[in-house]
Amino acid sequence: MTKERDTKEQLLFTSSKLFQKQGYHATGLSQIIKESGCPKGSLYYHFPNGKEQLAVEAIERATKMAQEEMSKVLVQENDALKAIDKLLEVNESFELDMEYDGVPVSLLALETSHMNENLRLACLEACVVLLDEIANKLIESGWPKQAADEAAQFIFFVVEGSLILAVTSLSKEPMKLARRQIMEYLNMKLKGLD
Amino acid sequence: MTKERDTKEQLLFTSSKLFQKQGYHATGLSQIIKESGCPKGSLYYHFPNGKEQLAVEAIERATKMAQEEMSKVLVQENDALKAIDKLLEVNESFELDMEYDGVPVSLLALETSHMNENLRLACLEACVVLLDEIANKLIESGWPKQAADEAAQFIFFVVEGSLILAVTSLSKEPMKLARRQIMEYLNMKLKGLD
DNA sequence: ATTATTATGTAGACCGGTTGTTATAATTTA
DNA sequence: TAAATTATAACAACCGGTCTACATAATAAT
Repeated sequence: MTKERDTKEQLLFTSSKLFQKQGYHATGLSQIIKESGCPKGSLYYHFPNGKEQLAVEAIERATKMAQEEMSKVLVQENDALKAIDKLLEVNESFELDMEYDGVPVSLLALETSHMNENLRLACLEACVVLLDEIANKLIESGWPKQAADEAAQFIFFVVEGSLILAVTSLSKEPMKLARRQIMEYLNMKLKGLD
Repeated sequence: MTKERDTKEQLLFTSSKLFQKQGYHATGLSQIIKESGCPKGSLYYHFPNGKEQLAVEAIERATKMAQEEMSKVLVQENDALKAIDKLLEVNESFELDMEYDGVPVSLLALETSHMNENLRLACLEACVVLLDEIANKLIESGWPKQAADEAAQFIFFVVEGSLILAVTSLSKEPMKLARRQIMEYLNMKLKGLD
């Protein structure tokens, strides 16, 4: 019904995809207009603060989506480590061209955090949410809070870092290696907890 | 003497810094002109293929610089793990505003690898060179080639990943944590080698 | 040796195209 | 009818790239 919701949602969907794939500066409003099918007038009606506001809300939307996706996977396995391995397996299945509506804020974070505080904060919130999702799963499994937080950050580091090499080498091998190494590390940590 | 060398070098120095800090798309030729003090005519004389060529050569220059810097640190310690720890310590000392002439190709890699093959290859070469620098140090210490390669990639993952969170949170804590975790992992691997 | 010629860089105005943004008119919806 | 939304047109600012003019230096010709 309410067309405005569709328009705004379509705008956010398209923006979210393009910003994640191409970055903030490489993505023009004209491209968003064209690919979303929405007119320019609507863009500035729904996002009167222009590109920045659009990007912030696109990041927020992507964060929510990613959180739900992660949560869905994490509840499937009771054991935290198995659940995380499952998460990494799903992560591997993403295509390298990043034609999906998903996780990585790396590019946007690196691009914008030194030049736009609002965008930086949106990216930070995204990181925090995803880190918490993992940390909480570990805490539920009995990990102490600090160990869980650090492990979550570790996973974030390796996943995002491997993505860089994967994209650069056009290969998924780095992501596979990353998965093995993460599980190796977590199992080591788990042993040390008792 | 030969002014031309100074001009080209100045252009590459400035470009290298700006591209690494701001990324490819956010860095305009006009900014490079202004900050380098070189006129546009000189830019297109030394880099007839324009922005792309300038970026490629800037990455190559930065790669060489980073390799030399790494090599300098790595030879100071005989033990590979101690040397790597030293490297991570130096890495921590970098300022977050990235006002240095250094390592990270992450931003450029994420930005360009899906849209420009020449830039992607330059970034890939940068990664390979830095990975090799570390892997070779491990091999010299007796690590098997594959284990050394994988360990080098691991270090790359964690370092680059932690940089993302560091920049986003405006804190060096992620880098410190990353260092601890890397050393922890490497020591574990070392034990498993015998 | 002196002049002419070519090469090498420097310097910056200028181009068409695109950027993000704004203003206003037309249209739809309630 | 009134409000909400869409649709254009136009905006200044900037983009990367091209162009010509100019200075200097090396080389060739006489």
